[in-house]
Amino acid sequence: MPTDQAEPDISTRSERLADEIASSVLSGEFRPGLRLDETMLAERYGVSRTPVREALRQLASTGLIEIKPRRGATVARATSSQLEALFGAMAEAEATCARLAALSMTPIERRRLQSFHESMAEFVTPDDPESFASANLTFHTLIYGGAHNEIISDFASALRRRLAPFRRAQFRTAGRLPRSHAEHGNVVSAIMAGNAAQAHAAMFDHMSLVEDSFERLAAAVAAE
Amino acid sequence: MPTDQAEPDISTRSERLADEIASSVLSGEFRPGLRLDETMLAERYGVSRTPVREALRQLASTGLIEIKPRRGATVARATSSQLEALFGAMAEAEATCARLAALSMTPIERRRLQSFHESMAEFVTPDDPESFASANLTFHTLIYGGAHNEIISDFASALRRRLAPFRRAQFRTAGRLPRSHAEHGNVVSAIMAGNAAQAHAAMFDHMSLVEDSFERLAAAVAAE
DNA sequence: ATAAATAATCTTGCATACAGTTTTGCTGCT
DNA sequence: AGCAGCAAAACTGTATGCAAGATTATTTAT
Repeated sequence: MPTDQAEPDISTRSERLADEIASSVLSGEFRPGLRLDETMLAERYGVSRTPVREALRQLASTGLIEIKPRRGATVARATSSQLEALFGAMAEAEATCARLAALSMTPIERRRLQSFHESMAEFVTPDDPESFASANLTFHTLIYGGAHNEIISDFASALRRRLAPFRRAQFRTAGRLPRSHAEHGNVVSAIMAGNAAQAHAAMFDHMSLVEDSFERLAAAVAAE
Repeated sequence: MPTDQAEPDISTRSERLADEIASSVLSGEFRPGLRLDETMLAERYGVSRTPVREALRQLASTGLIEIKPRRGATVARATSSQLEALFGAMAEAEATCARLAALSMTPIERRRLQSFHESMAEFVTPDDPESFASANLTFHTLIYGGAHNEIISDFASALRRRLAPFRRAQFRTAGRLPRSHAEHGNVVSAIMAGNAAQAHAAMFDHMSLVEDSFERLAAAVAAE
């Protein structure tokens, strides 16, 4: 099991706060559009407003929240056209990572990717969306690493994270797991073969599926 | 009475500070590696440390400076492998923008791009690197816009900006302008023809030239 | 004299205080 | 009732103060 690479340093309160607030947003506790009052957050987490402000600024830079001058912070509420751009960007970034991975993964990385992909089969047959979703993140993270370009993989990773709130029920769609796993297989084959163009295309297709399945959910979300 | 300005709001001190500090970094006044002391900056700009801290956090999120907990901020000093990743990422992002532009530019946008490209010829024959560099930014910005995806184009734009300090003398290289203009021409042709793959490839080639010309400079910089 | 240990200084991280806007709630008028 | 205008409350932006970690200078031991 690939371990999470230890984050640099989360020694300061503002960094821990940023983590906690981000979790609350990603978990859905802080819904899009919610006003994030500095004083309220400060009381809630038992600190002063200063580290709260710094945490909010950092989160704003990731796009997870929005800050307007003198008007405070709110959880980012994406319009459908913004979501379209975000999903499009994620597809491009992921596809680019896959292409780079096909070109520059080491033999060891390739082997690990393939065996991890194969191990994911066990979450498909006895339908286990939770475990699959977790493993799915690892799968994509392996490809990020294989791209050997931290700038691009960070971008892709940030987009995946930012879109997480809009993808929650994604793997529960009927028949989703087998199809997703099969598409992963296409990506893996292309990467193993070192076929850059094919890896790009396969990943792009895969991400299009994600976008499609989001769009089906969009109506339900909009109806809230 | 507050006026209704359409301009982006830079009403707070921290935002103005971020702008000013960024300018100082991009202009080369604040060299890579320089320690950015909060108290010093506060005195220099006649404000307290609080807005300085917020400005620094914002700049850190763009990668222009680095902040280590309890250790302060420094102007980002990229290692050669980081620069390689940055240039690689910029090439990918620009190429992706070009591909998207080939697919989704409106006829008006295409016409404007072509005519602007043609107008750049006047800076090539009487060798005028300053004007060409300025027009070059506009040229690429037109393509960013044509991609019709603000997430990706912002990413490309941010990378271009972040790499600016390392590209200063770029257009002074002998014979650089004609070649650059010719490569722009390839990109424009592909976009006008709506040929996505070719637009991608042409832009990627063009950006490789940029990287090569940087690498020739790298040795000189390293020898300092 | 050099290196380790310790003290002094500097700088950041956080808390608190204050000022200026924005928002909210009221009052009186049409 | 509804709305304009004004007053109060709330919140953000900024300044300042203080404590802890980091850095530098100094002292001490070998």
